[in-house]
Amino acid sequence: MNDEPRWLTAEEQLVWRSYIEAATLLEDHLDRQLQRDAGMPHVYYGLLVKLAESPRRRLRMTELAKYAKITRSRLSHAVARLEKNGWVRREDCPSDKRGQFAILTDEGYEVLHRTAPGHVNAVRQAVFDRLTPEQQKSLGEIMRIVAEGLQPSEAGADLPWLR
Amino acid sequence: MNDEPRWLTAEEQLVWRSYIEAATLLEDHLDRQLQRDAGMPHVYYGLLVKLAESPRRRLRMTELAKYAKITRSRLSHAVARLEKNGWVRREDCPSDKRGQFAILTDEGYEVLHRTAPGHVNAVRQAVFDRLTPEQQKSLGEIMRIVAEGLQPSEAGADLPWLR
DNA sequence: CCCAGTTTGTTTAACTTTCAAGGAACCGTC
DNA sequence: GACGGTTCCTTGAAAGTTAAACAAACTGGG
Repeated sequence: MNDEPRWLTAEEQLVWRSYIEAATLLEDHLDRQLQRDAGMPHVYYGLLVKLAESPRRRLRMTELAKYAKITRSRLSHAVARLEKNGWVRREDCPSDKRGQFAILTDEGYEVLHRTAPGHVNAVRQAVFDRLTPEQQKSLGEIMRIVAEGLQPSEAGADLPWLR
Repeated sequence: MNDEPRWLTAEEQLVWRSYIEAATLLEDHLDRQLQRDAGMPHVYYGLLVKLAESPRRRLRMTELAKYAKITRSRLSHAVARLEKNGWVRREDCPSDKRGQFAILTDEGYEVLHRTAPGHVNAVRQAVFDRLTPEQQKSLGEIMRIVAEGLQPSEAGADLPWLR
């Protein structure tokens, strides 16, 4: 046991600062882009995408929350809003009476269809067009590692002191 | 001119998904960690850090907003809250009567001093401890590029069609 | 069965962020 | 010296997020 904090080195600090800045600017940028062109924030857009990719364009609330990495509470509010927009509707789960499906409506699909090109373009412009293929690959690997480390996934993962 | 959307390739999609997931999970993780241990969200913590790093622990509001990559409006609310906590105080700028300094109080410095080790630790655990030195370097380069591309910085940068 | 414990999804209130608007001070020019 | 335009920062309302608490439905061991 060593309580002495291991501060970040100068290089690490620079890396971390770059990360925070880029992540902040990027999320802001995409939020504004989508708010303007699609009338919803980035997270909500992501929800529609997940639904569109799913069989029968539907997912159980908990599933959707898991895929989107958000809490069920947040999802509950979000779907309520999307429902009000007519882009998502709900349906009761027959096998589990607690359950709800969130279902992408045709109208929701339309919005996605209409706004996806602009969004992809924004992502390209901000990220992929600026990186070499090696950097893209590298970014993927790095973020995959970070994401895995933060998943409340595997058994025992939440009991790190046992490992 | 080509209106045909350039969709992301399968590989690019995977990279992008990893990025979104990691960024979401990471921000959530740090927000919770700081909310729990320091009683404020990550962005607010970042503001205190910027102030602590500044000469005389003070910055003009606009400067602080620029460094933290947030809008002045957002900063205005944030500082109001931090002020209420006694961690920041304001002072009028003598040379420009519109101006305000945000100043880190001793109490604010104390909070930072007390909570920084835990935060650094969280960052290490989530990011640096999982990456090789090469990956860390790579991440820094990549994020620096992305951040630069999104800065509302250079002249003409907001008129890309002229370049 | 039954009951304790879990899972599902929602709700409320507190908080944070965004958007649009605005007041006040500055700056340059006529 | 006053006018138009800009910059600095704040404000209030609307939208989004979080945390905690909750009801309802499921689950499994006794």
